[in-house]
Amino acid sequence: MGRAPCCAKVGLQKGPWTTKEDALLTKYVQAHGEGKWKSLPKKAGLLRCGKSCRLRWVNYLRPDIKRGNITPDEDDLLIRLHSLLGNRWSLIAGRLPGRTDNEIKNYWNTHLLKKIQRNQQQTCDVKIDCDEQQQQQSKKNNNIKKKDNNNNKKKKSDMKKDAKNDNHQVEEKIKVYSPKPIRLKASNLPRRDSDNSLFTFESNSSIGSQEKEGTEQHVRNRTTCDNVVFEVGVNGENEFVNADMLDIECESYFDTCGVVDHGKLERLYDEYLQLLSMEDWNYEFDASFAQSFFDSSSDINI
DNA sequence: AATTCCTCCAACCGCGGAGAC
DNA sequence: TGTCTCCGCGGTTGGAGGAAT
Repeated sequence: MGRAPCCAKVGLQKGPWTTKEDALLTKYVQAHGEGKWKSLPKKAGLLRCGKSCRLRWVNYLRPDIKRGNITPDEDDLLIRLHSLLGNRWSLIAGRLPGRTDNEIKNYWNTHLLKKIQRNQQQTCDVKIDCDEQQQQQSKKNNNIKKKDNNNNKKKKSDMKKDAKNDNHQVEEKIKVYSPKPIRLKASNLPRRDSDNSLFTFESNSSIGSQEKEGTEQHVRNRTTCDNVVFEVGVNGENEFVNADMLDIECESYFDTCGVVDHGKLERLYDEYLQLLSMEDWNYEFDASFAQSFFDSSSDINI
């Protein structure tokens, strides 16, 4: 049996909100607070479904919303967070004060994605140029070969090797992660070790334990292959694109056998700490940033 | 000036998780 | 334990407005 719609659509208003509707919603929420969206429209005198009201409030009417003018710093942070979290817009928006997930999502899709694609295209163009140069070189070599086989000592395999190296240099220079959207599951995620405040990964049968000393935060892994932990960045067909503006690269947390790669998880955590320690940080994040990230995620229990 | 094309973003839709019963 | 409802999330759509022809 299919799920019933969230609200009876008959007779309900759709499309853009009028100023009158905005005023009614704002007045009601200010008086009664957020929540109870299902019953809100009726009580507020609105001919809208609860979902629509919630969306309007959360994305537009909320007083703390900062609209437009995304600063270069926010831009940079957004890219970095996206490189770590993928399309988890609400989580990303939670780290950008005053920004909504919808705005972040739109901004990403309309601006940053294009930026990345442009850079990716540039990378391709450079590669194509390289290929063309190689082809020309190859032709040249062939001609020389034809002229004087004895004098042409360079083997084809060597030429291929050279070409590969040339391409590799270009690819290494521009490398940005473009993750697939994923969801995290609560049952799969790390929980705080109450005894020593280290993060632990629950497991049925431990396959190992690692402690990273000498840093402010410690990560201890006790994870098994049957207790998958993190899926951030899982991307079997990783397309590495664009920009020197990113120095963080998110990778699959599974090895080729599908087993969790603890080293990569630790690197992810380190990257978070790295984000925290950025000198030109404009936001009021404290050292518990990573912690708060987990806390704020409804998907994650610590 | 008129038309077409393109961009942006507010709003909608469907899905999954959590909690109540 | 299973079902239902509510809430929140991410993907997608459609229309307004600007740019290009």
